[in-house]
Amino acid sequence: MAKDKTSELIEKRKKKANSLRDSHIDLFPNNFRVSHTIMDIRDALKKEPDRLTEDTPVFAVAGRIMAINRFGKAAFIRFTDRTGQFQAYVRRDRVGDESFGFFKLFDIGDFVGLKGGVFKTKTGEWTLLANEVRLLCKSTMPLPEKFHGLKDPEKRYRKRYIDLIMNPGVRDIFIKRSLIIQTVRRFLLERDFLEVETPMMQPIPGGAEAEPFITHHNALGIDLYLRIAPELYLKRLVIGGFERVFEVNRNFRNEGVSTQHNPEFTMLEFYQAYATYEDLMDLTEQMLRDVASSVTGSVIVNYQGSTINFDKKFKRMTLLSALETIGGVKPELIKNKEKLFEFASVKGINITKIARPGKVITKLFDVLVEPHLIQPTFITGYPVEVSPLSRRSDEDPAVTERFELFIAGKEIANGFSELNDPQDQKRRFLQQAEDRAAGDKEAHFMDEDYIEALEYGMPPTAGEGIGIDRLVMLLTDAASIREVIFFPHMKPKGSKPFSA
RNA sequence: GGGCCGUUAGCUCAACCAGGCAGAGCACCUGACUCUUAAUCAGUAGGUUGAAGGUGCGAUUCCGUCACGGCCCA
Repeated sequence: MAKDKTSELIEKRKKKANSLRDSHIDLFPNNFRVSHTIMDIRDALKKEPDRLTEDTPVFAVAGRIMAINRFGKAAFIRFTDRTGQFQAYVRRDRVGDESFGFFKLFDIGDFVGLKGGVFKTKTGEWTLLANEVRLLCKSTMPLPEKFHGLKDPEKRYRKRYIDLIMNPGVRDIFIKRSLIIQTVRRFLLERDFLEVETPMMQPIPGGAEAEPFITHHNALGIDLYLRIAPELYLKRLVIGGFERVFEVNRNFRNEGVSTQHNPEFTMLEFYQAYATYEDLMDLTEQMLRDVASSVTGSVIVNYQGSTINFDKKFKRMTLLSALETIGGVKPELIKNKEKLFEFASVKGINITKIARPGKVITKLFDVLVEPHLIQPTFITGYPVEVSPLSRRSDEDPAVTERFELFIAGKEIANGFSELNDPQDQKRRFLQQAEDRAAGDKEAHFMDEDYIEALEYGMPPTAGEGIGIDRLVMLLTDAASIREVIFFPHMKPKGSKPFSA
């Protein structure tokens, strides 16, 4: 909405701020010492309510005013700090005439410092009886309505701070997000994994099939890519002797946005030497069980109307058997390339010239099976063509020792025994390079330096990536990834986008 | 990229189908009020209806275009 004049509401709030300033009230002081949080007061009320009176002990507490009920010479205010919400009673005969006069100019949204004891109101609510009320920060922008809050999704995402002020549920989601990452970190640290950081800017973007963002380094005079995955660097660390490493950090993929995709997203990747993909499936089960119970208090989680059970042993099945039993695709069809491609076309899959059977089979799986995998399910037996970094199966060299984990119809994790044969790795990269030359923008780049690293020898290793945003969605019952990312990317609105 | 829906006061929403002075609640402002909690009572004020066009005597309403967003599909 283009508007050149400030609304009357804002003007009035600014006037109040000016009139306080004219009375020599500091609008932005920083000398109020907080002695207690709201939670501290509540704890004290729980533990020793008999010892608390309206005179002693005195709590010095601060927060943002969320509601004011004024009664002429007294007022109730509701205020919040990081630990919760509490009520204070401000009486003129208690705080003094001058202070009460200034208090009349306080608005919803202002920060206040309060000092006083506690008492119980007629309706039985514990309330802080203020001896002192001080302005800690004047707010000139009006907050949304207290009852309905802020609902407009566009404004919620663009101005997340208002969303956080008004909608406590949003705050809870992000607290849970933090707890999930902490729990994952603790889980891995307990198992002797080392947390590391590897380049976000890479000369060759590797480790995934995705289109990268490109940037330029002036001093080095080279283009760099924002990483699409940390994989090849983490494996270089395994080669260097760090047998167990993990990284929780951002990946960037230059793709569309949707309820399931944000151009930057958070991925956990971890690598364990002398382990197999089967070991990692076991580890993943334990990790998710641990995270689910730490964060939600239960191993049974409700997600968008489904009940997800993290307690039972996760199902395991191969890609082909899932296609047959869940997708209803007959094994004969998969063996016949022509019929397979025809069938895939009918199912709406875009068969390009470069399509390889393994790719088509995987796409068919995405369409026919993935949405039906509600309970945690490991799918194994991925074709070698779609798994250029995975070790081949000893039984069948056409498939790899790889799994993906699906929960609630979403891909949550992808792990495999790592390919550590440099010659085979080189052949796989060459095949990818062919696909890239044929127009597949998502095919892997050749990375000679990585091949050389493998030639020094990487111990047998298994590695895995877990999409943290999707895991957070699952555990917070969020339908859109935008609900679990503080500042999801959107097109700029109003002013013209910045350009250098 | 395609389909459907949305954009009206600071916020949440009406009015649009079937064109005729753009309304309400909360918030704000004035007054009353020292136990409220979506406080109450009385009064006042607040609008370039996302943008620029078209049709009409008249457009928030009908038409096409654009911008941004939501959901679904690719």
